[in-house]
Order: sequence, then structure tokens, then C-alpha cells
Amino acid sequence: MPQRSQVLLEPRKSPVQARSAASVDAILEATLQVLLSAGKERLTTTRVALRAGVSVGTLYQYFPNKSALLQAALRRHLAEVTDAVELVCKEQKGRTLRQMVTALITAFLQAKMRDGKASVALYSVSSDVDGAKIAQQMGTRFNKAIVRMLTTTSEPLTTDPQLVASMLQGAMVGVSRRMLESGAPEQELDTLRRELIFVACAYLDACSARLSVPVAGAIGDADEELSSERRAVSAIARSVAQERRNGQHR
Amino acid sequence: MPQRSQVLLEPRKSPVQARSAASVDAILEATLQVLLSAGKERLTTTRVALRAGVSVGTLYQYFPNKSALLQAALRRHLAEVTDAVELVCKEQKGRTLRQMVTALITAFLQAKMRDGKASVALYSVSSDVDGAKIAQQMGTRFNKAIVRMLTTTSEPLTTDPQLVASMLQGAMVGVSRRMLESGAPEQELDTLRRELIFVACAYLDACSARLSVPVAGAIGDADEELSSERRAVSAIARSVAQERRNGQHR
DNA sequence: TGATTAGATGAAAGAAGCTTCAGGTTAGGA
DNA sequence: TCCTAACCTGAAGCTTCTTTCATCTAATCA
Repeated sequence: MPQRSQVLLEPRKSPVQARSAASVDAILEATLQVLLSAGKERLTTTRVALRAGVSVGTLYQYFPNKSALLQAALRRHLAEVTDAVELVCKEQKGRTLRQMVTALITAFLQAKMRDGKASVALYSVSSDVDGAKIAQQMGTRFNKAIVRMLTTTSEPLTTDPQLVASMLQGAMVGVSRRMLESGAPEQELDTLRRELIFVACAYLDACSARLSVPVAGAIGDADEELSSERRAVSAIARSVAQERRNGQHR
Repeated sequence: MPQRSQVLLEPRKSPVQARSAASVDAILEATLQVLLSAGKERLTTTRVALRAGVSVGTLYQYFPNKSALLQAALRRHLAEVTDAVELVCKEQKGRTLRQMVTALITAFLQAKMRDGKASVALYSVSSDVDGAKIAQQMGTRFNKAIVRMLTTTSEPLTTDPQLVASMLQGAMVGVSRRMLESGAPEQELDTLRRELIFVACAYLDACSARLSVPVAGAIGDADEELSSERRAVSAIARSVAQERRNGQHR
């Protein structure tokens, strides 16, 4: 198995007639199915072709090698999730931070769970195949979308939006992955979703208050741990005042 | 390549004399080195043996197959991190929630970064090899340690500790993974660590206040998003009062 | 309808690495 | 010192999958 060093090559030949477009789609779909039913170990190009109702030769007409095939499948899946995220981020511009993260988290988890099994199956594939690179690309789009959204709020978000986005993204991806790999996703989903929103809200509340409070964390000898605690305290104090002003959101 | 369905088989033969124990260690060490220098694709049992200064035959005397070898290497690495976490969790019993998470996050990141490159390299391997199973085992130990720690606090943590632990763990693992795969871990490390602590503190503050506030989230028609927002608000309100009482922690 | 291009086929070549095993070497007790 | 068990060696067998390519069929257009 000559598995040579693969670059991210797209289809050798782009579909011109309708039937070939159908083939490409069937092959990609079959890839997922085989991954789910047979597992990564038993996924062979011949088997995928068989499942797709074509011959291996046809498969190799559109994908230069096995790696490219898996990449395409992975990219397709991740793109779905990322698209969903970008969409909500666009929709939520100008809203309150809480509305933003609530919508964001809900949309993310929904997209991710939409085909949760596929997600898990693809995790196992992403390590070959330069999956990290693809995941990172999506991660970047993800991140940028969040940042763009965050910067449209009228609330005083005094922390680097980039950093805030990293935290949110890390927590979301981390928790969802943990859930997916735990075997019983559906049951925990709603609990985890609510709690994740809660975490995000608590964090953002604290963020939008941080530096707004007079001096606090800037002065003094404080070791870093105390300093970070202080920041949180300030955050909370400030947040209450603001909450009172708003009354309600949405 | 007969890569047959592998169970988690440990060494075929346990080292009796000193030299063989040394061999096993050298082999495990070499596995990591080859993984780092050559990458997963080029990791062959022969190459590992060569690097370890033994012959393939010797390798197969202690590991029934390639898979078992990789499993052992992965397990060894994850155990280091988990051990570190269990240790801090034990040390921090009885302290304040903030002290707990500060120590926890610091220790976790330190252990994880201690050999960050190995972490990343092993990510790529964990998908073959039933790595998920191993990771999950460690995840469970991780989780239990946190829960045990959390339940020793005197502060009013009104949320299911299991759930809190899941959030903390998800966020920690998610953020650290994101960082490790970003390519430039060292630079972001400190910023992310501080912020992660900040997130955790904000969350815990909110948690320990949640239900302590009279009724709030229990009554009413509120759709779930508003409800979760309300909980956060309550949390914050309550937290301020408490902060004032304490003055300082640690 | 004939020519031309797109698309499909699948047997078989080739590769590459895992694993074995028959035979050598070393250590340590009697 | 001798013997036995532990340990080590590495060439070669074996398996399995990827990928090719010569050939065939279907669509499109003049």
C-alpha cells in the first residue's frame, strides 16, 4: 500500500456530465457509510467503490488516492458545522453577548449532533490524512466568525475578542467532543448544552466588567493567582450593576 | 499488513532480568522518538526496534503487535498527565473553589506541556489503537478526581459536581488541545492559562450562588434561553454578596 | 448516424510493513 | 565450570491493500 505523501489534492477530473457528479456524491456518501459500518480499519477503496455502486477505477478517476478521498469526506463534514456557526454569528450581530453565545452554542451543538456518529467516525480518520490541517482551517473560520460577531455588541467587552473567542471555542469543542465520545450523547446533550451556556454567560458577564471597575488588578504586588481572582471579583461587581440597568435581553 | 483486530494485550513476557526491563523501556521511549522524528506514517516496528537498539524480534517478545506497542506508549503518556491531576486534586482538598481550579488548571497545563510535542504526536496515533478507550479511561479518572476535590469545599456549590467537573474538564482539554495544535504553544500558554482560570472562576462563582438566591429560575414560563440567563444573573448577584463577606481567599 | 469525448470497468501488478521462527548469545545458579 | 532458561537476532514469508491502465460503454454534437 503505497500510501505516498499526500497533498490536499482535489478531484482529478471535475464532473461535467450529470452522472459523474452523482458518482462523486455517491462515493463521498459511501465513504461515510463504510466508515460507520466497517470502521476505519476495514475501509478500503474497493469497498467504498462497491458501496457507492461504482468500480474502483471510477473512484480513482475523481480522487487521486485514498487520502484525498478521506480528506474530502472530512472537509465536507466540518464545513457543515462551520457553515452553521458562521450563519448564526452573522444573524446574531448587534445582539447582547448572552444572546450571542446562547445562539452560538445551541447552533454549534445542533450541527455537531446532527450526525454525531459521523463526527466520531471522522475523528478517527482525521489523524491520517492531514486532518489536523483541515480541522485548523475550519477552526480559523470558526474563530473569525465569533470575533466578528463579538465586536458588534454594544456591551463593554473589555477583553481581547480573539481571546474570548478562543475560550468559547475551546470549551465548546472540548465539551462536545467529550460528550460524543462518551457513548451516550443524546441523554447528556441538553444538560451539557444548558450548562455550557451558563459557563459562557458567567464568563462574558465577568469579561464585560473586568476593566471597567476603577483600578483593581493593575496596582499592587499580587501574585498572578490573586490577580486573576481579583479580576473576577471586579467583573462580578460590575456585572450586577449592568444587569439591573437592562432588566431583560432579547 | 495483517494488522488484525487487536485487544489490549500487554507484554507477552514480563521482564525478569534487568536487561530485558531496560529493553522494554528503551522500546517505549524509542516509539515516542520515532513518532516525533518520523511521524506516524513512517513509524514501523523495525524502525522503532532499530532506534531502541534492539531487533524487531525483541520488540515482538514484549509486545504482541504494533498496536499494543502504541497503546502502551499512549497509556504511559496519558497516565503522566492524569497522575499529575490526581495529585493536585488531592492536595487541594478543603480549599476554596478558586484555589482548586487555579491549581488544577496550572498543574494540568504544565503536565500537558511538559512534553507537548509528544502529546500532539500521540493524538495522531490514538485513533488507531483503540486510543479512544484509553483516553476515556483516563478521562474518567480525571473526572472522579475533580469531583472528589470539589465535594470537599465548604463553599456552597449548588450544582451537581459531576456536571461542574465535566465543564471544567471539557474546557481545559479543549483549550489545551487547541493550543497544542496551533503550532505555537509556548507563546500563548500563559495568556490562555490565565484566561482559562478566569473562565473557571467566573463559572464557579456563578455556580456557588445559583440556587442560593430565593426563587428566581424556578418560577415562570421562561423559555429555556431566558431561564439560563436568569440563572446567571442570580448567580452573579449572589456572588457579590459573598465576595464581600470573604475579603480574601487562600 | 458517425465521430468524439466523458465516463466506467476490474484484473492484476506492486508495494510495504507486520510478524515469525530457527538459531545464536548471555546470565546466573548448581 | 557447566547447564538451563532467559534473551536476542534478522532474513524472509505472508498478507493485504492501493493504484494503474487497457478496454469497453454511454452521451453529445454535427
